[in-house]
Amino acid sequence: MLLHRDDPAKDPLVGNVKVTRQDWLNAALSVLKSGGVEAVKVADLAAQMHVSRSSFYWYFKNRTDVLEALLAHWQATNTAALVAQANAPAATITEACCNIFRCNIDTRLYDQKLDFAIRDWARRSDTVRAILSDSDAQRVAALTQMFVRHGYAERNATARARVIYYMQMGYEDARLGETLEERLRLVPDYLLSFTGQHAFAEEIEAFNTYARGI
Amino acid sequence: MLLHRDDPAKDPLVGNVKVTRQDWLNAALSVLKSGGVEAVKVADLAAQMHVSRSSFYWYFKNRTDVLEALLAHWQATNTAALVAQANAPAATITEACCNIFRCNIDTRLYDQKLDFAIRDWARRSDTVRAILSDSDAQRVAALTQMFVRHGYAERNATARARVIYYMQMGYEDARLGETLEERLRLVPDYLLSFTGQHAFAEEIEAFNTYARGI
DNA sequence: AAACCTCTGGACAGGTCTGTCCAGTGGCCC
DNA sequence: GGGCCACTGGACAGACCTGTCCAGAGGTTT
Repeated sequence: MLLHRDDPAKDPLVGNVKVTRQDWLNAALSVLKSGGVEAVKVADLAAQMHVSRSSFYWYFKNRTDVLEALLAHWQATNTAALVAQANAPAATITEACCNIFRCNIDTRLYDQKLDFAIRDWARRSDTVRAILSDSDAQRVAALTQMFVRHGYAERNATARARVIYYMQMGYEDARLGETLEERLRLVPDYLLSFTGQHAFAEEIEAFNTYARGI
Repeated sequence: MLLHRDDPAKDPLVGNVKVTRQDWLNAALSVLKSGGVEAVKVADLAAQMHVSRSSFYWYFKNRTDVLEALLAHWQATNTAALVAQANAPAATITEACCNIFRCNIDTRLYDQKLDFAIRDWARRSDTVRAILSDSDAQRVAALTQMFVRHGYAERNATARARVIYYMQMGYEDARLGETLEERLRLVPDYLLSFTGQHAFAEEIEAFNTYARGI
């Protein structure tokens, strides 16, 4: 966690200022991702940044306030990213699925850890659950359309969209701790299951190259 | 939550006894399933049973003690149940998968809610995570063998075992709120994706009958 | 009926976290 | 250079939870 005051690229802070609102947001986001909502504690964030809790209450109304900001941040980024990958041009359905897989291995494209933190939060909050269900529906709809574009019947496309989406979800949740190569080895088999088609060797190769290049 | 003292089928309690150790376990289990580990609070359980917290500390060393008992209960039941379904006799791979599906719709067979609660707990405890990973591995191994028995190559069987296992996991986690009929409608498509084979109409019919009979 | 044994109630101390209050602190502006 | 303004430190009250202590409340045993 690089604070504003420690970042030479940023404007120096003036007056008695030690941390910015953005510093609090970054710290809270980081804790949310690593330890879940319950772990986002004003006292802990303050200690981590070596600043008193008063500073927090200057920038935010209360703890709920910062959590809402994090939720808004998630809403504005992750679903859009996944939908973009689903809509990316692809010659075959297997290539299209590889575009989706990119989200699962490339943190620049899609913040998987944040997604899990939100999902975790949704288990204890009905309002968050409602927002998440909404996002899930949008994502599955985009995936369904992806299969439809490649000639799958509507009902079958729905089933396949769910299989690919929910499988990746459960898979990440299990934290298998595989190496990248172990994971890549099974990609052709996953593709066969998800699409019912064998992928072209070039598609697999292209995906492997992309994956190894991160 | 039926307490021992309120259950006419059970022996009446003697002396100054109001609740049993089992009552505390049941109450804790129920809260664990509905609200997660963090929600298992001695004070709340006591209030719910209209008894003081001292009773709890008579039966248990401390809060950790009861949580360990719940974890042991889960270990002794759920994995065995899923493995049994994976090993159940089946003429075809699609029928075998239907046997697995039974776990997801029949609470008598397999306590899905408890499984999720444990999974949730594992996100905040490394020791629980280790135990869960171990169980997951056993389950996926049983599913892999199920595919191998029906003629799938080892590597492909592994991929398919993971797809069916993790997909069901993510699916339940999303809490779609579908009706049983909506869910059953997609079963043939899920089976096709999971196995690469079309299921026989009789198999689907048999599964539907079972599902509607719960 | 007295001693005993199992379990319970209520009081207490201690830890953790939240949110509020207010006196400062240090740069900026008139 | 005096007032202003944005932000911070430290103290405080209060909510909530855990675990301990001990006097008792009922039955059971002798």
